[in-house]
Amino acid sequence: MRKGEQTRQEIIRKAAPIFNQKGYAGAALSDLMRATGLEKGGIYRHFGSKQELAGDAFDYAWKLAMDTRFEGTEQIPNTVDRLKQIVRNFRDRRAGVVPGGCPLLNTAIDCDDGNPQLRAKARQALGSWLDRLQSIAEEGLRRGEVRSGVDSEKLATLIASTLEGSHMVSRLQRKEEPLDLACRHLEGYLESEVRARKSKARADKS
Amino acid sequence: MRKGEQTRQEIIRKAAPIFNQKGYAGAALSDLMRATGLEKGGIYRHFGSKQELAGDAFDYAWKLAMDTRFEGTEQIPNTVDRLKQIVRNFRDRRAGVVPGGCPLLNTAIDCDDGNPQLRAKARQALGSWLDRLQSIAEEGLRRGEVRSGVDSEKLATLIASTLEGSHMVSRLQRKEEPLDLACRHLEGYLESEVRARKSKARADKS
DNA sequence: GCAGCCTGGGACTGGTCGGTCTCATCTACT
DNA sequence: AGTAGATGAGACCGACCAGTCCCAGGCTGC
Repeated sequence: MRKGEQTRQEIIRKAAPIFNQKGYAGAALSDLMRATGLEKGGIYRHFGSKQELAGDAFDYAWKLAMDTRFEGTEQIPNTVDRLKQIVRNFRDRRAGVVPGGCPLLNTAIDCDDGNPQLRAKARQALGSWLDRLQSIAEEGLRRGEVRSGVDSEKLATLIASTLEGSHMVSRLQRKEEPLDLACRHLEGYLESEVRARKSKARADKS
Repeated sequence: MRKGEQTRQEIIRKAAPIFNQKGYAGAALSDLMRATGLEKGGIYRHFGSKQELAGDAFDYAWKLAMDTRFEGTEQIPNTVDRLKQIVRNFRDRRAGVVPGGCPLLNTAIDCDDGNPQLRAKARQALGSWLDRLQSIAEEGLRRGEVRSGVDSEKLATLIASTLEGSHMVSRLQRKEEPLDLACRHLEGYLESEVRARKSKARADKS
């Protein structure tokens, strides 16, 4: 049972970029055969259907993306600084991640009409990302690092939306500026509208 | 030559939602045949290839989207108010537009890897949108309605990116909040960071 | 080190793909 | 009204699609 599982993982690893770049319909079994170096039977030995493989490939790609986006942020003490680093990670740490851009964005658009299974996975992936951002914001609220009155759920949604949108624009234009611009915008927003005002807080108690 | 052109337009009209919802690879000729009520030969009489039809369908869908997004904004005198209305239009006026979400977003993601012709069209569509937003901002700068120092190109990119990203999130979650949230965020940004400060300007000359 | 299961090859299936071609019919101009 | 060109139907094409199956050979637990 060891060799089989090993091959299975290898297929997922090789298939993920294909699905991420070409989409579900666009990724043909022949593409996956070429990428994995296996014949059709070798692939279908480990997966019940193309759907199942696509699902596993998405999970793999998304896990990689999430790990990269949160890499090195856990130990940042201040929660607002942590959010800023997550935003910067989105922009800067794209090496090593599955090629083809954000798997969430790709899968969401690809499956929005039709393919409900894969769509559910994308939805759940977005949920997990938002939850993680939101819980950081909530920690900040509890600790007084985030201004009271900030809605953590809305903040998470705004960050994710802005990053994904500018990511699309950057990829279409094949230049970094739009994504960089969105990052700076979010950083500015986090500083001016989210971070608790220390000096002001004392002055305000009048 | 009249009847033919009429049929051609009808094919484009019926094909646009199919391509917008299913993507290029996902939209089969058989889908287009069902939607148009024509046989294969009837379709290929008017288009040299599926590519050509997809291109024309995208142009049609994008024109419709642009018209809707700028509808009723031309006559708004103040340029910042005009930009705010464009943002609101993106959120509110989605009836009558080609089903399946933003054609630019769909096509950009669908064609990002492979299909360079369609990708070029998406790129050009984004350009036309950004140009239109940018020229409004520039008009605002000339008229002193937009704060000097605002970069009109960056502003246009930020607006488009934020709207597209939140649009994706809204569609994936099937709820209006993310898009509405992004709109409010942009409106707030336009008011606080873009609109020229009238009263402050006088105070500042000290 | 052997037996038996796990693994992967590759031929094969029925169906669908995008695209072509011919021909009957319909349209529109004279 | 006649006719020539425009139009659309639908059979047909080879390629390719996702998926199945069986068998040979390699791996693993005994």
